[in-house]
Amino acid sequence: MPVDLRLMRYVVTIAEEGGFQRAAERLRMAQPPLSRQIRDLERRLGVPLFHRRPTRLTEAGEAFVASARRLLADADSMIELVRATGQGQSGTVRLGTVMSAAHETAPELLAALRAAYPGVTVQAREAWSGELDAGLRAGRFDLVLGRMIPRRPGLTRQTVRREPLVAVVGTAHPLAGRPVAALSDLYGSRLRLVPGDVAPDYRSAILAALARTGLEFEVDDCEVLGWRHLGLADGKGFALVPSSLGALPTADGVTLPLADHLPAPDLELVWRRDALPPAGAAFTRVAEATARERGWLEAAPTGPPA
Amino acid sequence: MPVDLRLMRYVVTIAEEGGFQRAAERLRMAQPPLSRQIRDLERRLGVPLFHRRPTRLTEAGEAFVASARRLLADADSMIELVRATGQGQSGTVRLGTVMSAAHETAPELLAALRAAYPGVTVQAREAWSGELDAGLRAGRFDLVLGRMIPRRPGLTRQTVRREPLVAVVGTAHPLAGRPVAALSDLYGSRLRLVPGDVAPDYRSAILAALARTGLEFEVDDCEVLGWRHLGLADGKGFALVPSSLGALPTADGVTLPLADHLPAPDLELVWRRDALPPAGAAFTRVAEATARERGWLEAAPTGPPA
DNA sequence: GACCGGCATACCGCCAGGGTATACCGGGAT
DNA sequence: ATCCCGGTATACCCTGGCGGTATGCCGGTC
Repeated sequence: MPVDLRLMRYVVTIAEEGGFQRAAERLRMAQPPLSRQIRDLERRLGVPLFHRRPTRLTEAGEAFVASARRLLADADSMIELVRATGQGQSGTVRLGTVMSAAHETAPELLAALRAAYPGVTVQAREAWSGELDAGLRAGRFDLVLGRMIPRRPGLTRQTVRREPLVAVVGTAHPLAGRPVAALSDLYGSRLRLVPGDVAPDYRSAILAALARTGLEFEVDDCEVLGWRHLGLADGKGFALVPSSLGALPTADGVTLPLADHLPAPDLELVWRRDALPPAGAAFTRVAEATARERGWLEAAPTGPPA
Repeated sequence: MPVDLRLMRYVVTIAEEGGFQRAAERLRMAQPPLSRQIRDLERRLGVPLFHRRPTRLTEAGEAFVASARRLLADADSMIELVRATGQGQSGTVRLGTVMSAAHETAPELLAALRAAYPGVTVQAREAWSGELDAGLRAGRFDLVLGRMIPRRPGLTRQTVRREPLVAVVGTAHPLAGRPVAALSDLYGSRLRLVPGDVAPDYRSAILAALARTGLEFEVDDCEVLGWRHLGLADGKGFALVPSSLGALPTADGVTLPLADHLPAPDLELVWRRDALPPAGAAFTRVAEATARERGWLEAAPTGPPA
């Protein structure tokens, strides 16, 4: 039963060379062992593969060679595929992305990955922080791009982007025309913030940063159907978002760079150290290179362009 | 490079059993060599296939197993196909058939072959004797069904059907209504016969048989666009054909069994002893069985049904 | 019939692959 | 923490299969 690939190579080579001697030369071996292998193979199959003198394939031999050629080619391409998969040049990454990165940062990373590793496919899903964390632990995500993902044992993280917060106000807001604002200018407006059950750590980080400025704001929870739906139409509230998100044009909001250099929580890639597929490792490498190229790791100035 | 089927079986089994120990049991071997084989394989590939403790496939391992399953299945079905081909249960026969057998005998043989060896395909071609002989020598036919094929060294033959000659006359012939005729009744009619350059041995065999009866007939060559086109419409000629062919209904001819038991040349299967594909051998076995079942080998009586 | 090209047979040596014994590692229970 | 235990890795040995060399055998050719 065990007809291994070596024997298939033998038969195919004999067929191609039209004789045992020339085949043996091409196979870098002597002719007698080759003859013996074929004889034993024919015995095991119960079927002659070659006519001898002159050496010609039997009909069964033709069938053998045809199948063997396919098998050998398949075996070769298989080890190529396995190698590529193992080195992250092929395969799949399931990526979870926080909303504030889904519009600018994640697409740039994916484009860079596509350029460097065309064989890798990414299944990206947008989710709020709690689901990112849970999905990571449950194995639904290989890799997560988020802010303030809880630190747990077994999780590895890599900072991808460090950026300041900017303010967003409705077009009806008194400050809507300004090129830049200080936090103190916003005093009296209500701060619209993501609810605590969605991203508790993120929320408390923002509040802590504000507390350090010495200013106190009243806070409204906003519906979190994406960062752009902040309920600012009444002109009385404002939101604080990472600058890359604030840079996106919006229908009902105006972005105000902050004179106070208030850092947003770092955008990080997080993964389970013991469950990162090779393509995921490739992703982290690409992310690191991209972050460096774009200067995402030095906090950018908040002010308006000079 | 040499990743043989044995290693593939190992990896697949470990994946299926979920561990090295159980896999080793199913493979009827000890666990340590299995571990070593996998380790060496992983080294050669440069890629780990399993996470250990607990034993789980890596992404590369998944790719390996998927490909390996296909390859193993293909290898199995391949040896089945080769065996079947070698034993004549599969494959192709190129059959050359003389016209006088193409209408009744050959179809029956093909039906029997189809029943016994459904995997065999037959490429049947109708041809006159000279082309049958030449095609056999040139390797265009594996097997030939004909009459009076020249005996040559290296050719093997097997009689398939032995039958009497019957007369065919035009509907306008004086004997057209008779249930049976003697050769002496036909005296004065012209014998229409296949030309000598088409089937010389067949022609001379007929003439010799007639000579033995003591009667002499005048002979016309007929156009040999098949046996039914004998040019009998004028009511003056007659032809002699094997009874199985005479039994076919025809528009312009009437069959007359002969009271004289005149044997037609035997219908034989002929092949080159050194170039009979396995499926051809199967054909000869089927032909022998069929001939025996139908009683084709005892010369049938010539007279009308009692 | 003598020669020659090419496959088969006989016999030998080596190493890959499998066996046994045992160490190691991680997880769970006490 | 410690011990135990299931499960894998390591170390070492041994055998059988595979390839090597020498030579026989067969068929085709002159």
